[in-house]
Amino acid sequence: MQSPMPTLDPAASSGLPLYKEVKRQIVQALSAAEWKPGDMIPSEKQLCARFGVSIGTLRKAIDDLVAENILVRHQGRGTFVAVHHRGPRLFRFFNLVDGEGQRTYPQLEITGFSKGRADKAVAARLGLATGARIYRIATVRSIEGKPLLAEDITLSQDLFPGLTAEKVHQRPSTLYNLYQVAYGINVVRIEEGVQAAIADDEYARRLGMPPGLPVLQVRRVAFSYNDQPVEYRVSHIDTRNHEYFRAVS
Amino acid sequence: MQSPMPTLDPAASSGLPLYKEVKRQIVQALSAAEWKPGDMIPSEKQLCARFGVSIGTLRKAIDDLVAENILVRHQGRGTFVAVHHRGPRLFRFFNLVDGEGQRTYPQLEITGFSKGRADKAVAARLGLATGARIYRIATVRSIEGKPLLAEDITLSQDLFPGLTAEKVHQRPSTLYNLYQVAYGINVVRIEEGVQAAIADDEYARRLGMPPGLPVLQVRRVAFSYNDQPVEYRVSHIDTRNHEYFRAVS
DNA sequence: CCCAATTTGTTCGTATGTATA
DNA sequence: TTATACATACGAACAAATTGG
Repeated sequence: MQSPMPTLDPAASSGLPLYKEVKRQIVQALSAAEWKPGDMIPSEKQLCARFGVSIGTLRKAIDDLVAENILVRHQGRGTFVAVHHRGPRLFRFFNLVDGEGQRTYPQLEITGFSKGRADKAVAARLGLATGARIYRIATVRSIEGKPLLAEDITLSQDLFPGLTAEKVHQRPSTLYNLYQVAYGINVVRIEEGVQAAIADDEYARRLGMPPGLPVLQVRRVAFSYNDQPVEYRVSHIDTRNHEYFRAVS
Repeated sequence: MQSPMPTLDPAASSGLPLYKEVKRQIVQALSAAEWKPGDMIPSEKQLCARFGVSIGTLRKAIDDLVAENILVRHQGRGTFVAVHHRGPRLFRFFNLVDGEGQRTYPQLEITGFSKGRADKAVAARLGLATGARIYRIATVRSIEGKPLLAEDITLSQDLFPGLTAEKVHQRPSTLYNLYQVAYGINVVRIEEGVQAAIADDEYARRLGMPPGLPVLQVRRVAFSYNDQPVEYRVSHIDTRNHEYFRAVS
């Protein structure tokens, strides 16, 4: 159970400041699933011993990871790997707000699953070679039975080997949760571009709205640790009764 | 030039941790325009003396304010008040689809200025009473001569006394810069809701596009220090050649 | 061009307080 | 109550970047 790694060598290691090297090694441990989302990581004292650094240096590394929403600290309890997409956090990346500013939580329905190959645009977004094997998943999210959002998701078959329509349908929780528990892939960050579009016949059908109405078109890339892209998702959103929200500082 | 204030009293002041009390006082000094955006604030040593705290406590306070994008530190130079929304920063989240092109800032044209009273919705967004006196400013932003974005801005007359069409037209820099230099109001944070809409005749005209095409409709509230709302802005954006961008972690 | 002063960045720790189990 | 864990506050010593003489 104990790591044989004794201490870090500040000079030889990488030229990075010690605390950044500690950060790097913690993120590496997270990538290797040594600790999973929700787990408590070792105490500061133990980590100091493991990395051979002072408490101040370790705390600086942890501070950064907390600021990046990768770890969470609780006084008196310990430090934990951040859990994304649970409960109200489910829509941390998808803040739909109704007219009264209340946050709402759509239901997810899987409407399609197939295998294929990445075209040039998708490959670029996911960091794959053109023609790489991919999955395509189509979904519809609804609120109170009313379709609101149609998604077309692309995943690399290499990153998610053996994924099937059954697994997607029978997932116990969210898709991101499936990525985590079945493949150890944690989504910690996204980037999106937003445009306005007209609902064509297909999206109008999927969204249960008349064709020709305006919809939001969101292209999203989801990233895991170390900025690795893991999912590409194009969403079409009916914003007649909800709006997309964000805060920026 | 010297502040007569000697030290903080950790017990008597507020029950807050010392470093948060230091933060509060720094933000207060910023609100009072003791230091303006772009200014260098006193060195750590001087601030330690001013607040009567240790270097570690002061640095923790500064760390927080840097993380909140309120201050910026430069090794060897000093610590500075962050400058928001200057040049391309205003469009930090507005990417050109065809690549960089960051060199062509959107040009701002003022197309309307009037006085009026806040309706219920606007009053709520700006924290005003319904019927409070307000200004309305209409603008169009263009890139390379092509209109891209039409804005309708609402400001409180109380917050911006004596604002005139002349001052708005003859501003030396951006609108946010005008808020800062003429009224000491610094925009440090925004919240936005995004919806899709159809360009009606008015917006089609202002955007130089055929009516009936989809546009993004963005409702933005801009905040100063201490979460005070200072501006409400509704934008209509032609996204045929550009997309709205954001990153979330 | 180099040097010295200034300023922040990094690393090291100690002592004490607060929250939790 | 006790032990553990993180939070706060203190400060020393040296490194790195910048500026001005």
